[in-house]
Amino acid sequence: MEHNTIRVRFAPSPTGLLHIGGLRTALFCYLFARGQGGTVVLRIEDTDRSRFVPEAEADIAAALAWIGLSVDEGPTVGGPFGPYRQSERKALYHRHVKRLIAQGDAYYAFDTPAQLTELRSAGAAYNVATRMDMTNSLTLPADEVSGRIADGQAHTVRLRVPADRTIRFEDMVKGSVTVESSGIDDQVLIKSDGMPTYHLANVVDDHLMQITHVIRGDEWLPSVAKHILLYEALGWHCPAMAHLPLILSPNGGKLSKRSAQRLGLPVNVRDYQSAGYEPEAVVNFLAFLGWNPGTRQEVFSLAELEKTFTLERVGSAPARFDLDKLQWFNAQHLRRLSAQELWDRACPYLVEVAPDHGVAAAALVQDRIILARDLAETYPYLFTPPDDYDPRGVRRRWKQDSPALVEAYAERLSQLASWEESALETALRSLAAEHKVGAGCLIHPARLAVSGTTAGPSLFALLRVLGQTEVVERLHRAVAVL
RNA sequence: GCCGCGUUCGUCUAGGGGUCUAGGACGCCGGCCUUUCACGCCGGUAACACGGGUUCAAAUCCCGUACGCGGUACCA
Repeated sequence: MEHNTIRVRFAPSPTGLLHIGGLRTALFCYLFARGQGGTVVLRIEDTDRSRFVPEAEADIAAALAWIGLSVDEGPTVGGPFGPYRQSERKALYHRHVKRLIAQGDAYYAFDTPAQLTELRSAGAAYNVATRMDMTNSLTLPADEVSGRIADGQAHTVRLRVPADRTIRFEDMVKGSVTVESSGIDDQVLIKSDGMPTYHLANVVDDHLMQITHVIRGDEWLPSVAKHILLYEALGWHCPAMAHLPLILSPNGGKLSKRSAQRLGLPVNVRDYQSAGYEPEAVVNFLAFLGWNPGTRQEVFSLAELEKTFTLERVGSAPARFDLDKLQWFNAQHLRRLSAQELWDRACPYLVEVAPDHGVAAAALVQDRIILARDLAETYPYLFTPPDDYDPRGVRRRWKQDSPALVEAYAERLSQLASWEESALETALRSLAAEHKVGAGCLIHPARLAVSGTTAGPSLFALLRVLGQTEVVERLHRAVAVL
């Protein structure tokens, strides 16, 4: 693929399994980049040792692969701007921070957690108003600062945030945003364990990796001002920004693991996978949460989305999660599959070995199911004879004359030379006429006998798919049992 | 608390001064099709948060209020 200069990154934190909201961010990054012929970078933001989960990175990769998002550069594929894990880029951050300190835009701070707590409980913040009262390289003599560092005393590096700056920027989805620097604390840039904070690592990496568009969740919008201050101090250009509206739980609150569980919703991408949703449906559903093409089309493949997606059409209000809609999308995408593909996807849910009429069975119920697993779970009789017969159905449909009629039909069918739907129907209707009863007196008991239920696909299509031997056997058995 | 962002049917949304008696989709309800149940088709239900401006004209622009979400960490 021909790549132009557009470079976008998806930068998750490996603190747990990839969340559905994180996947949506990844999707929008991907769609924007692919639509522009740009490059997709995966960067692992593992600067928080305390929350680091070793399996998380593999889960992220698996989730992206599952829904079909390819990555051009990243920790496993490599690329010219690596390494792609922030924990492996420590030296880079320190190099740039040294410059900031030398320029007077950042300073060492030696305050203890207790001091900081005291500061906050006094209702104050670490900023212009208070920094000269704290223990830092702004207030300590130079030789004491170097002494403390040489002694290995715990310290952080903080950004010296200017007192009265109005920071204005244009967000591609939110529009114009204004923030006063007076409301921003002197941000920690390097933590006492030597790791960079998100803000520093993010700015340094986005610049070094030549990221042109920062596309991420709305929760970062207030941080942009801090980042702009950093870009300015470092003398770098700020990439274009696009902050995506958050996905809310169906009742409007935050879509947290707990709230989702309470509502019976999957949260992690792998939960969607194991619940049986198709990747195409998840993609389509996620794309329509906060974005729409402005046309009547609703069902999109990933490739179609790549062509159609624009950031301009991303809305700015948070969107609630709607499971009904996901299910509808799932049903729609199932119908776009060939019968063979549908059968392949349903196979994992079948306990029995794949029968040779599997594809025909899939075609039979393709437009009736919501999940591929429904093929196995709501139509088990397509593959195994019914264990029992719906009692309500028996009461309603299995009449006095049913055994004789069904037996006669079985007899007729065993004699049949052609196993075409029309032949099956003709046989039934003529038999009914001979017995001077309506066709329904035979159709309903026959369905019950063959499937154990009163609902399902057209009887004759069902019989055709099941095959002569099986059908005759099931009819006989029902007559014997009922 | 302070700061930022947001607010059109229950939900996702179209619309960005007159074409809006506000359109589509999901859901829900009804009908048709089908001697079953779905699908499909047809129809129905239901919204511009509130209050002030600006304007000949406001869902659309401005201000305020309410509500929601986010941020305010040596988490990202």
